[in-house]
Amino acid sequence: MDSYFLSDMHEAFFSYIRSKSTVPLTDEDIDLLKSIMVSKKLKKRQYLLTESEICRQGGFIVKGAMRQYSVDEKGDEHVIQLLLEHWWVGDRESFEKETPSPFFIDAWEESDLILFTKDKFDMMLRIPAAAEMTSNISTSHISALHKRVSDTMSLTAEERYENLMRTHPEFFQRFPQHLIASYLGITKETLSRIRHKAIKK
Amino acid sequence: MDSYFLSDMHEAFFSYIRSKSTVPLTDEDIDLLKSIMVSKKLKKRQYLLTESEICRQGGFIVKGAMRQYSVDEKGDEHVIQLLLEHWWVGDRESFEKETPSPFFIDAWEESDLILFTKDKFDMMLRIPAAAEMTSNISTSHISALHKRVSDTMSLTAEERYENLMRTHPEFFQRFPQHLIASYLGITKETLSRIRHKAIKK
DNA sequence: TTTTACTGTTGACATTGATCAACAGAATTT
DNA sequence: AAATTCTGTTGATCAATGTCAACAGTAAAA
Repeated sequence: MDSYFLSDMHEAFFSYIRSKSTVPLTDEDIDLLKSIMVSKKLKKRQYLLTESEICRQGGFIVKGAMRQYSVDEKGDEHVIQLLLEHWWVGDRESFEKETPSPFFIDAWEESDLILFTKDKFDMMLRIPAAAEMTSNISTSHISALHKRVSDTMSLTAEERYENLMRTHPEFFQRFPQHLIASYLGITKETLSRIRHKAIKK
Repeated sequence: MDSYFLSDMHEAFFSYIRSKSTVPLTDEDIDLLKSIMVSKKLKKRQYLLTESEICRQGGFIVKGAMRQYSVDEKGDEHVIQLLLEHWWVGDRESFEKETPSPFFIDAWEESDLILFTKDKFDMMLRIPAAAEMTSNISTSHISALHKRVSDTMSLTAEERYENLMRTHPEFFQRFPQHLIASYLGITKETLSRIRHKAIKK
């Protein structure tokens, strides 16, 4: 399917909330959500956020593939996150504190998003199911980051590659190797060699 | 000061909450807090949490120094976090989801803590100032972890050392070098050599 | 259609940081 | 006081990964 109808996008988001909380969504909740949800389509390479900008919009990816990266003083890009459908996208610190972000976020494939400004997001948090979802997401996010920190420090490039193949094989279908290499913290040449070795096995 | 009186510990925690939120603490809030706060002193090397255990207590460090680490299959320890006074300690995922933790957490110096069980913590969250504090802490924690991931991947050991010297010089007073090395994701020998070079400069 | 950008591969070589081993002073335990 | 553990240092060597360069196929743009 190439693109979503608005109603499908809404429905996708509602089921996501339901899947991430134990509290049901009431009809009033759904009405409130419908009134504050804004959908947006990003073309390939279109930016959701650029460095030094304040992240005014945070959102949910209904469909598509995106990346979040930073650029260091030497001009090298470092991929912080690769994002697919049903992930949240945005720089949370910049969004909440309204401070300039150090990140770029752009669409790698054409993407359908549901976006919230901070005001709208805060309105959403009054819905118990959404509040529970948000807290659960923070918890998982923090523990995923802890795991990533400890993996990056204690595993070899090859072990990290094998981890990623196990946990996110879909990345290899959706993103080119040089982005995945950067996400893994290695060069594209090293990733190419690791894959070569892995195929032989 | 070697140890805190209960009232000092309470006061330290109240000022912390005030510093992390815009909503004031009412007298009723303070009464509620006093009724649910439990203080505990840990001796050096005493564990707050061990691997495969569920983290039943999360807490605030009033005074002391602690570390959180994991042990891999080879038996090597990997320091995930070094913690000093006014930090939160605990494995958030294990605490919230009541699942076994992969981490050990112990006191490196004798430490005074204020601890909450999950029930008590949820009661505390009904206080608006505490809820705001918690959300702010999550946000900062996530962005600090993002930064650590990207630093670990893109900086050399020496640059990471210099970063740490800039951001947490106190670690070098409170923890031995082999723990700091592990926290930086390098061996103690490499850290020793980096410091040697740095002194010459 | 031609040209240019993007993606992935391979080789040669350089560098970073790990590993292993020995050692020494300080702190802690017996 | 003696023994043991903890902490930090240094040297020699090695393995993992980065860097630089060349190349090729494919996709995208002109």
